[in-house]
Amino acid sequence: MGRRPDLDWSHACRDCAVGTSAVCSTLDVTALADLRNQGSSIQLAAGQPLFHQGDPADRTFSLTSGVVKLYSVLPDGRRQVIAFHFPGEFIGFSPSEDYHCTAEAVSAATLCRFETGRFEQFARSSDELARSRHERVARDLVAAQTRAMVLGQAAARERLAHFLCDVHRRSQARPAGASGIVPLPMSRSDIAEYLGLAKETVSRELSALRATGIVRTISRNLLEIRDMERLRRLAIV
Amino acid sequence: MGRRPDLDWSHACRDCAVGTSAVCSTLDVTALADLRNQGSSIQLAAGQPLFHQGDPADRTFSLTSGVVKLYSVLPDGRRQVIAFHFPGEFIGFSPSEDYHCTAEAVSAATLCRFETGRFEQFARSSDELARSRHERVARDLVAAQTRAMVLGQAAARERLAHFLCDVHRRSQARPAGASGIVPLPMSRSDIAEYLGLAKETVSRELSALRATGIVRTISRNLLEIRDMERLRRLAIV
DNA sequence: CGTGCCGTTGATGCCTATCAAGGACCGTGG
DNA sequence: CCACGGTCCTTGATAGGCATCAACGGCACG
Repeated sequence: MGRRPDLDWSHACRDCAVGTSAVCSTLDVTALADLRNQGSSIQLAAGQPLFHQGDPADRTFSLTSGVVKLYSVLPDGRRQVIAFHFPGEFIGFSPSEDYHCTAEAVSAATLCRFETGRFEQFARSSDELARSRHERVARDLVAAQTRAMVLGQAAARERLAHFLCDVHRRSQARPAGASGIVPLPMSRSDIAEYLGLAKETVSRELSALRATGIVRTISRNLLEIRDMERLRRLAIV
Repeated sequence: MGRRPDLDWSHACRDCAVGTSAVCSTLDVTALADLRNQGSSIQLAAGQPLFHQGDPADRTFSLTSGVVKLYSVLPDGRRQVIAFHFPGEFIGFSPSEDYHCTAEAVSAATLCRFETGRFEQFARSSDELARSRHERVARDLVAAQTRAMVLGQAAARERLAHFLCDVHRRSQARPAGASGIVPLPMSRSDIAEYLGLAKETVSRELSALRATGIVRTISRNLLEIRDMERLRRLAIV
């Protein structure tokens, strides 16, 4: 899936793992070839940074595999994970000259890199790409606003339930299959900093979900949702 | 300011209060006339809704005066104010068919209304408008992500300090003058629901800020920042 | 001048952060 | 293969911040 047989066999996009769901999926074959030739591929090991808060925002990325986290750090060390990104998602929308947060690979990841200016230029010539990009920012915006709901109103258990449903949905998007298996490549601390909780609280609430039979812990980074019904009800949003 | 003398005197945009800062400010005169002829003006009284969660998202708006709040309500009644919007800002970015939240005037407001489809169509023909719009969504996205920081990491006093600085900056944007006067047309409950706090907590923290001489309360809806330095330090972000 | 909503202040309890210790897993090196 | 150290995760005890419940005060309205 995602394979584009009408592309030259040597073209990197031909076997793109997220071909059908990436920003560039709206482009026709020749446009894709053009765009892609301006980008290049990147591989990151777990823990490796993609860019830092304050760096000039001259690159944008399309994530093709792995998970990337965005976070900001306060002077006093408090840290907020802004977002986790999954394959097929776009990274690096920035209205200013600099990135306002740091991006770092949570698990080994591969990305398609574009020079921001060129991508911009390309967006001007391709209505499809411009529309696709706009749709993506707008979706990210809604997601960010949903997070305001979660962070502002939800209790610890509700936050965690919401998080699990969200990761399930977004990671399941491609592997398909309603298996209820959720990969959690990020650490408990990452989850805590994402949900505005202490890591101990995340651990405790996870244990509570396990105790009530809603989820099962397969390994440290793998979890099975056994009762999606009840989990969704907890998640509220 | 914002007046465009090269427009026909009868054109509504000629005296637009936010002419220089609105989305449409990038357009040249003829393009503006075209776009504007597709829109119409709206006046809302305080408390009046602009659209409801679930309504078809077939309208978008440019706020020219007053304050509008966006909020979502949970089945159990919990309410989260997603955002407050000030003059010059754009309302109604939606990646889906329906609005995902409700918009309501906080104070008497006037807006410029566009039919979404036409605006979309116009954005395709005008690179400037498309770029301007993209910049705005991206800015909204960053604002929403900053909110994650505030809601996830900040204590009650920090949240309130951040809120006051933000309102100061965004409302001051046009009236200009570094007067330190902040209009607060929204109720304490609105602020509480925006910051993820109880209204009593907002009241208490405001009193604390008053007690330390950082702010002065002019009236219920009007506040003066007496020590911006200390307030900013509290706000953290 | 009364009535009602909004805002303020006080008392209490709960939820979650924090501090602390023990346990599981992973990589490394013997 | 096993021993070992470090890191991550889990669980327990305690404290603190904020929500909640409750009552009062003030301003705007009719």
